[in-house]
Amino acid sequence: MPTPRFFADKICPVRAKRERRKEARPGELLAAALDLFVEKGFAATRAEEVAARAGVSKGTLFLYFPSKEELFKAVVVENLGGRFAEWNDEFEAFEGTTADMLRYCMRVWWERVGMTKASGLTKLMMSEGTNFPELAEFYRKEVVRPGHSLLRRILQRGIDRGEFAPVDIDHAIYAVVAPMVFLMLWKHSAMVCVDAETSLDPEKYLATQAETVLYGLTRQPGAAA
Amino acid sequence: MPTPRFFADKICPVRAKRERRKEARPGELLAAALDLFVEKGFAATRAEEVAARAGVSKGTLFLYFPSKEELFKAVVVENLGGRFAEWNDEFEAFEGTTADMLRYCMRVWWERVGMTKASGLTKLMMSEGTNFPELAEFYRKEVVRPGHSLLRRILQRGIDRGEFAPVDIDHAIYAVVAPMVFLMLWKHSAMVCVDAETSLDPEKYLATQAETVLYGLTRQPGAAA
Amino acid sequence: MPTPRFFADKICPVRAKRERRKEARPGELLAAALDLFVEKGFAATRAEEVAARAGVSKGTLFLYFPSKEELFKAVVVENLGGRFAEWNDEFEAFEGTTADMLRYCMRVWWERVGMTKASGLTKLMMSEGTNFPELAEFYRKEVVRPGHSLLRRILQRGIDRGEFAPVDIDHAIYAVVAPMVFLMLWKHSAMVCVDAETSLDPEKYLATQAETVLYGLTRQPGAAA
Amino acid sequence: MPTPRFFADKICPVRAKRERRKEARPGELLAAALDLFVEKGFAATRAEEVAARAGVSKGTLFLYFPSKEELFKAVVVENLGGRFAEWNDEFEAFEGTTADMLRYCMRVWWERVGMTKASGLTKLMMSEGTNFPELAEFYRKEVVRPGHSLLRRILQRGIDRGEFAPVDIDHAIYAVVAPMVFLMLWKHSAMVCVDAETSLDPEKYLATQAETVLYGLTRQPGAAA
DNA sequence: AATGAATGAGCGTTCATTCAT
DNA sequence: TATGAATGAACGCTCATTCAT
Repeated sequence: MPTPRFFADKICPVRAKRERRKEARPGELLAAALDLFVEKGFAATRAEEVAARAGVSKGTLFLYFPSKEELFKAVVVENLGGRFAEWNDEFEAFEGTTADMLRYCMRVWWERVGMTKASGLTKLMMSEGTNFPELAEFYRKEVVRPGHSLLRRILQRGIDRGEFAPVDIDHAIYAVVAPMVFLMLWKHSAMVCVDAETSLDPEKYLATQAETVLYGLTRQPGAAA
Repeated sequence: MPTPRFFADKICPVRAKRERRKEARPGELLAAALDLFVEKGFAATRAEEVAARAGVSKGTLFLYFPSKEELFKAVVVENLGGRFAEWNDEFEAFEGTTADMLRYCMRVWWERVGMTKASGLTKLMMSEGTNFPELAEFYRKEVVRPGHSLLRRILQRGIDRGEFAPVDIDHAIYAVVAPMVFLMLWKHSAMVCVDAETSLDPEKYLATQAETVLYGLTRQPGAAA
Repeated sequence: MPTPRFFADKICPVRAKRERRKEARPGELLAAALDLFVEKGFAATRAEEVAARAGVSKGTLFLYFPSKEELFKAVVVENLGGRFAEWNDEFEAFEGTTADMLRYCMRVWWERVGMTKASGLTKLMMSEGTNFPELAEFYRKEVVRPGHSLLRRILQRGIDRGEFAPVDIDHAIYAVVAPMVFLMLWKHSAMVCVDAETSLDPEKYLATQAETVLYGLTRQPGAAA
Repeated sequence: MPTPRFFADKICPVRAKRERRKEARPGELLAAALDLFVEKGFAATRAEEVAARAGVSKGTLFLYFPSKEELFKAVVVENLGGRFAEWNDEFEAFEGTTADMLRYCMRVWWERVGMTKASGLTKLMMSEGTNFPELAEFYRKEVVRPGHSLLRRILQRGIDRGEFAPVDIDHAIYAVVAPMVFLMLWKHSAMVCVDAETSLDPEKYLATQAETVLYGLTRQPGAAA
């Protein structure tokens, strides 16, 4: 029996192609922009090149994003800023020890951000942030502060439960963030070390750093004396 | 025995004065360029601004350096590449243990490079290297390879003397370089961590990393089992 | 005898509704275009904005008018050029003195054109005519020449009837037109005089100017001596 | 006897040409800009065309004026705004009757502004002022307000001396300004009247209007009843 | 008939580099 | 040697117009 799909198959592909295109455009542009921003940096990426890589003309890019800066912000939200809601939920739902939570946190960060192109955005902000203050502020608001906030809540949970010593939380945040930042920079710097890839096992490195941090967090500050 | 310098000092005082001034110009330009390159990056630094900071006109800059790229290369040679001769000599003259040599090496690197503006050049190359392949290659030739070469000779000395285990030298080089690179990136990235300065004691960090590396180098590979 | 309209009204109510809507579209577009052209000028008015104000999409605008220039021409015909037929008929039907005809002419011009948005079109042509020669020529053909022609016939009637002295008609036309043009410019120029509106009573001004012109027309040229 | 000029003639022309050029550039650019702004309006005048008419390249224009808007402002100051100081001085120095002062004022205005290209700037502001609010405000501050201010002082002098009736000065200002504005618009509008030039004698028109205004100013307001 | 996504020529502005002085 | 006026290629962004649906 002929299903409606049979008929639809005849007509829809045409429309479907168009409509899918329309809805896919922003995504394609964001993907192309992510690629190029990570590859060349913000200033050196030309709007026309982003459009070309997404398979559209220069004008089309500005149909979806009013300026290159807004395009960049959208890339940041798409790949980093917009995902904290989900990550915060994971935090709320986590039921294990806080040490495990921190290990899990650093591991999935690597899988979802660190090893992906998205990590290039952080390196980009470190390189060009001073040249584009508005982007820097946006990045701080959308990524840095939520990230610090999440870590702060994790650490606070550990302290509240008596799992961690009552350390200086701000300082501890840096201890956690530092290896992540280092990995992002390392990964995107094929300059100093020709085979940066092979010379460092990121997951092992991260695991080691996690244990180091946890060692410092769990040790009773008074007990050392 | 009269050196050629004695003779030159006598008959060309006028010329000497002139040449000193003439020779001072490039130095002022190089200093201004270093400042600005480190502050804003290569692409974002305008030639005119370099000239202005050096107190000369835009044309004068191009009188001494035929292009912005050549200016950058000169900055690299002045601050990094040109100093390996001296560092190599220090290596040859060093008489202590190789472990001390490595400790010394990392410490003075921090004093002479890491904590100075020159470290910004490395971060710059990591950020913009892909956009300026010729500069990247130059940097590799003038800085990366000599640096690796020096470390390689140090490590080889340790192995040859039986102080170090016969490790994979390339891998060991990265183990030494990594913390240095990390410090340079950290220092020049005011983005993720608002107070990068206060959250990490570079010298302590470096000393710790040195001991970690040395621990791996001195441990008998077979003895671990 | 049944007219075609009778037939059409009966069997095509659906079509009629459709056609009325279809026929209403250009009118809405013309109204929106008039508003915006008068407000911002020809070049500064964006096609998309006209469409948006008429409640249709950009594409629809170009369905009815093949270009922005043609749209403008249609606006000119709708508001100025297409009305001369009626005005000429009024002239033919007028039965009073030619002086009264001229007074009437200037008064109703103010009511029907001068005080309406349509007067902005004249100001627009004065401002942008040199940038759009084809529009300028069109405006001359559709508005200026018919207007001058009508005035010429009025003046000729006065002379033929012995009501006016046999003046130089071209010169007299300018005498009549000048105050009208002045009022249009004045009305649409909020720049020099902040309260252009309140500082001049257009109808009184026009009446005065009419009398001045008529005084010149009726006075026997020889009698002045 | 050979004068120094003989020698100078050999060397200076080269330098002179250069230096004269440098100093002449802004003037040449302002002249070209005035021409084109008056001819085509602000928006329709392309920066490159201004440069070309001044005999320089596009980049050179921006060496002297940081933006097209600033170029326009400079044109306004050069041709209108910057001359009020001199005009104010003439007012202070004038020793005749205030009626003569007003007549003189309108006459020299025509010679120095009205009949020159500068009058096109006023027409331009009337046409495009709403599209460029910052330019409009600048023009108001630099031209409209000083102009009104000067007229206000003239009228006040007449009233203070008992030459004029104590009229509403704001209203009187418009009565004086209106014919000037009209002439500027008329002059730059070759649209409605093909031969605007020949159809109106500006000086005679202005003189007539001056007398009309003066008639209103000198008539005792109470005496009319 | 109506849509609106897509195009691409065009403009304002920047900046490394040149060269006459 | 030193200057700085001049250049022109390049980029971000706009908008009238087209066309597949």
